[in-house]
Amino acid sequence: MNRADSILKNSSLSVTAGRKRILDIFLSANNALAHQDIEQQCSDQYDRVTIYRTLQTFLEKGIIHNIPTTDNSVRYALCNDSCINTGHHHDNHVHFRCDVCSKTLCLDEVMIPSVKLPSGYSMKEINMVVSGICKSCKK
Amino acid sequence: MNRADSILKNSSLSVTAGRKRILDIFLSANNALAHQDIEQQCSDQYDRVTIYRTLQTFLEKGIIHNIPTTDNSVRYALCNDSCINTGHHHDNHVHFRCDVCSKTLCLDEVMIPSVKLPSGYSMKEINMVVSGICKSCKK
DNA sequence: AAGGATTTTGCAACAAAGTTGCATTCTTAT
DNA sequence: ATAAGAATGCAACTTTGTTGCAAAATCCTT
Repeated sequence: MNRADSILKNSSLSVTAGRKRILDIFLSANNALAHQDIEQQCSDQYDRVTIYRTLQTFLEKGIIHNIPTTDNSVRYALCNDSCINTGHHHDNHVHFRCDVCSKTLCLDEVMIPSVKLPSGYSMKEINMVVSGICKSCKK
Repeated sequence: MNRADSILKNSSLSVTAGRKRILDIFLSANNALAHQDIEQQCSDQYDRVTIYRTLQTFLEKGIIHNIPTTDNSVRYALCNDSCINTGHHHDNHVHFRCDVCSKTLCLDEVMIPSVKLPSGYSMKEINMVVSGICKSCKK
């Protein structure tokens, strides 16, 4: 059983060709993907609507997490194993968006520092996105 | 000369009725606004396209800044005076998104903590969005 | 392994969001 | 006051996202 299959099984999702394909696209990507990126890679095989629904399902199951953007094209990235297995999210890593190649990456090793909110506010999630120039583009 | 007029003048923009109206909407809002929020308040007077272009112009001039979201509806908020006057941005405050009322606010008094990137990465901007329950909804 | 219940998918139709070019109107500087 | 330049509105279009429903695939039980 391959990687995609076991992820789906672990999340108690039906194993379908479309879901496996989309998971494989994530598994072989080295950066976060927007809906459009996925569509470009498999819209010949799978319907646009299926991709929307699949991403939604993956989000709900915690297989992927989303990364906010200012350009109206939310990115998605695979959660790492511990994240998937524990069931509830701890996406406490920083995301990086490169101004040159426009790729968005998870900096898994960089934790989001804690922050103190004014009194009266309660915190549920933190998201941190840094932009600049990535390793590959800097060279 | 009112507030909106002077902001436009300071940014060397033509003073038009539409721009003043949109600025006034921001000035009287206590939270960040999405394109749609603005459209709802003035689409009877101004064309949708004008709103798009005006927001774009304000962004470029640094009158407003945008706040990333995961729901494909970028929010905009007025920059504070120091930010506008210096010309280049230091939006170094944290943003808060309330899960109850869905409003997005600038926490001007909460600075984004610094973070150390892996070697090879250079940083230009940081964005931090915290979600949870806001002061008003907590009561 | 087969069959029926359930889930997923594709299609179609639609709604919403965003873009572009161009003619008209408004601002501004002289 | 006027001419140059900038902003706006309109129309047409593209892209993005949503919904309902019928057909197909998956899964569970036997």
